[in-house]
Amino acid sequence: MPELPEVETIVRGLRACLPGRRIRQVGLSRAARARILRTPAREFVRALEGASVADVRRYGKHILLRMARAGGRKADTQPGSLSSHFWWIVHLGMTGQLICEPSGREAPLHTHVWFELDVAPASQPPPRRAQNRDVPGTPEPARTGGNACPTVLRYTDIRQFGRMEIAALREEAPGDGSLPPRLERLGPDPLAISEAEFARRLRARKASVKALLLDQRFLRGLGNIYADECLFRAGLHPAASARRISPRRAASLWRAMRAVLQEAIAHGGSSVSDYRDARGRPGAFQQRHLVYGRADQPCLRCGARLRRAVVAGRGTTFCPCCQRR
DNA sequence: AAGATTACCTGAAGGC
DNA sequence: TGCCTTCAGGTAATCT
Repeated sequence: MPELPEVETIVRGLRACLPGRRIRQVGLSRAARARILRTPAREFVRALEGASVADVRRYGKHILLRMARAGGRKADTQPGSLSSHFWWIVHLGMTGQLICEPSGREAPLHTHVWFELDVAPASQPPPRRAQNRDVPGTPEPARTGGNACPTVLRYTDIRQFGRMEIAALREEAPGDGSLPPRLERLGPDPLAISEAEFARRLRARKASVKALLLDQRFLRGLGNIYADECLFRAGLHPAASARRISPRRAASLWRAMRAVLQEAIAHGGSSVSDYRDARGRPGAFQQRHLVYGRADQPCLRCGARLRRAVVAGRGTTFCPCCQRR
């Protein structure tokens, strides 16, 4: 499942191939129109076709693509339409994949949105030897380099829990203040929050610590895998009430969270079932999970049998010996 | 109002 | 062999 480390890995991959590219054509499945797109399909296609990617970044588990549209002048005159820059926002849900590859390969099953890409006009170098164009029979000089080959970006999603939308970007807004309100309501990034702020937010809540780690309004980016891994490494019982966690344990959880996420990013994320990076490759961190997916196996720290329980409505694996309330 | 529960999806796995 | 049920979980809507 794509959580923070998986989305970060995908974003880094997309950043290596997308900026400077222009979307020539957009294709949509029936399921994409019915469920995945949160922007009306006509509006979605009209915004993206002809637009080019300026920047790719991660926001929690969301992928934010800052899009640029040449000749924004026309759009500015149309009420309600997008200006020269706008957001294209992707959430991969449970099984979403965003894979960039040379066109020609057959689209996999459950491909719901696809984008034919070419090179944005602004990034094309002007022809050096213009006189060639005037010589009959001289072919256009082929553009060389990885950025020139025909490319397709495909969104595939077996369970169709992913979401995609277009949102306005107000360039005058400070910081990320231009994001849609739904995203503005999310909590801080787990890799950016300070230890003191994390402890303060924990103390203010009485829900189970596992429920909070999964709550995107508390912290943006953790999911079931990394919540379990963080709690084990911090020696915290998943059902422990957050407000009862000692300052020492809160500090330990903060450190565990940063260590696990950074280690997972370094290994390209966890491929439990469907996750693939922007080039279609699996991650390797699943081999280093200490608890997730290891129920009934011995704890790698103390040897006790790892238990499985439902906490905060989610399957939770923990060590009854190392993780006390 | 915070916390808990459920619906949305498809594929894999287990029972009979 | 094949049909049925259950489970997996991120988010949003609904309930207590």
